[in-house]
Amino acid sequence: MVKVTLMDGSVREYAAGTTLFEAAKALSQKLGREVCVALVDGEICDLRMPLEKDCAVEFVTFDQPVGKKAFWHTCSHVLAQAVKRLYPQAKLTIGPAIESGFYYDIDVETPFMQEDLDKIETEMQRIVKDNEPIERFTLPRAEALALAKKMEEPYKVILIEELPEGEEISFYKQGEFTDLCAGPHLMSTGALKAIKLIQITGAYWKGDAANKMLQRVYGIAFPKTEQLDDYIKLIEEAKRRDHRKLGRELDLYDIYDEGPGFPFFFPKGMVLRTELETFWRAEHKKAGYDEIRTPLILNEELWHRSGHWDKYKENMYFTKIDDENYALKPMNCPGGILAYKRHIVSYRDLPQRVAEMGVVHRHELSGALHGLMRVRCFTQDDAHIYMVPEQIPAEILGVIDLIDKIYQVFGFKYRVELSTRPANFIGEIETWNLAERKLEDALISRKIAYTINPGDGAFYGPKIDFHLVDSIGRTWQCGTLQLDFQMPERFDMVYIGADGEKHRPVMIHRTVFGSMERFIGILTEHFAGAFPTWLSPVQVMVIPITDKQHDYALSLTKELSDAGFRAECDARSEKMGLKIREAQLQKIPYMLVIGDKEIESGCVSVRSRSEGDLGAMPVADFSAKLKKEIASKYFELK
RNA sequence: GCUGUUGUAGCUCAGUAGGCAGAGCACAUCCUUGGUAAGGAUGAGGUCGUGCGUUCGAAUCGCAUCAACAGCUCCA
Repeated sequence: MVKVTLMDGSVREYAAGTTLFEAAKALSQKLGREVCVALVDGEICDLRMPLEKDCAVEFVTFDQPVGKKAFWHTCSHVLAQAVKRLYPQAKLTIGPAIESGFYYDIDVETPFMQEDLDKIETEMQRIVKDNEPIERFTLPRAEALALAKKMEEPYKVILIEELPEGEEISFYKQGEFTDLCAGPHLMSTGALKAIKLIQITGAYWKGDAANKMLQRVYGIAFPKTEQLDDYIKLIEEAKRRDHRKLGRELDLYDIYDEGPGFPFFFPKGMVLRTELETFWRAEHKKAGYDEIRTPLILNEELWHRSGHWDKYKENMYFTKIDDENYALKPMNCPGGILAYKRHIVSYRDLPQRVAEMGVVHRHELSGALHGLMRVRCFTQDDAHIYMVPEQIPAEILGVIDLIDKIYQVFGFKYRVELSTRPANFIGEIETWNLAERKLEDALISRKIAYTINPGDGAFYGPKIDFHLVDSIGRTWQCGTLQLDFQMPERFDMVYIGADGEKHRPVMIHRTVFGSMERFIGILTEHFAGAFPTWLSPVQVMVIPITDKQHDYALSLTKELSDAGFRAECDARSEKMGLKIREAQLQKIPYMLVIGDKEIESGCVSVRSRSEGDLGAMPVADFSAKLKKEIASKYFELK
């Protein structure tokens, strides 16, 4: 007998060899939901695994991330099976479950069209209907290779060859279809009730642009059709939040054919930018930063010295002035370093925290451009911190804390990645290891959950990246913190120590917003255009009911503007209903309706975006309310 | 940059057996002065992304090019 401890702490006994599925079945009434896979002593297992020794078991349903993965991974196999039935010549590569849904990369002669997708989907539904049981079996490496060769799946052969020697290799089989796979999977294909193939795109084999481009079919699936309908609704809702759409509708910003990747900001968009900058300056002043500004164009020779010529030339724009070669800066650091070197610096002056709203130009690949999120000219809220080595830990923590504090003002959740030494690094490996350790120590001491992104550091140093999430779940790197021992070396930066000798400082490159453009894009989607009052381009719309109240409304608007609020008056000869509708669509926080009643009483009828109709109140009370609201979101941090 | 899709009025989109370019919103003028999400009438606005080609004739077919969208790659 085997003793099994369940999640609720209860212990049950089963005959050795009983499968997890049989155990789950016995418990199914208690669980009340269909089980996808199980966690046995923390390891994800198929339900077909037999119980062999005492263990702790947690049955996982589709509602849990692990359950979703197993469910969707089974979908990948069904997709592959359907493709092989319809296109026997197709060669399979890999097909994992992803954040939401699944895909399979397939090598086919002619790219799939929408009609192919429909056909594949129909075939998948047939496989689901047949409710094929899924079997797992393992083979020694040599036999696994022979099987893959027999199946004429060259990519699978490569995948098996890359697996470590000596281990048994697992396969999963459903009906006539067998695939190399580590699992876990569902017991059978029947549970995949609602499947939808979303789209078809190209993707490189092994993610390398030098390799062959494969066809990637994306799909999503749920145990119930209602869940699929909800998912589709969610995606449509998210598209309504797209910052490119809202940027036009709210008259904030746009990008035209005449300047791909070079955004225009209109007056209302500039209000956002300016407010963000004002906030940013206030926070940086408190955190002990000074601010500088360095040139957009600098001599090409500087970029040779910095290493950008060697490592970053492809992304740079060049120009010629009086027969001399110049470059538009893709980064702010070399300019900042020149500013550092204008004095002999004493250790007493360190750390120096020097911020710069730096406008940079980068020649991004045309296919990478994406609204404000990925552009070719952007303003980094950059800063460089120069310090003596002993100051590294405290300065890293200072930056992490500042970023956290600022993100919290907007209510952002974020993900943290530690990006390590890339292939094209400069400097010594030991220095890199030291820098990576310093960054990791800081994350650990702040108990911040992070993932490691190997090889993704800047060419001059490892970095901590802060990722924010857009409306459809894509994440964008915004804040970054890079620890750099290389640039100080290259630029022969020094400070004079207590011993009177020259020493090498260390530097941190960092941003909080990342870029004003990307941050504004994220912000637009995060708030769906309904920015908090302190950021709203128009905070108050004054709406006179008829032309008779225009003069009064205009003077009230001026009064509010003079008090420092962004107030506008809709003095068109339109019906009030229309003015309210439009103010609502523009997501303006407050509407003040002015009719004869209001003029007589000296009150305003207030309609709030978030609180609805607030009724009549004296103008002074409204001003006080607005002032308090703006202050609570922003100035409380001072 | 790669794969696929798309490009018609400021915006959202109709418009093929190739035969005189359409709608709604927005805009202008006039009427309407209305109490919490669209009052009415009239009008103006486009060489159909660009170029070349096929054709008696091209928004429509072909080629090239530019841009956008989705994904890959890359990145703040």
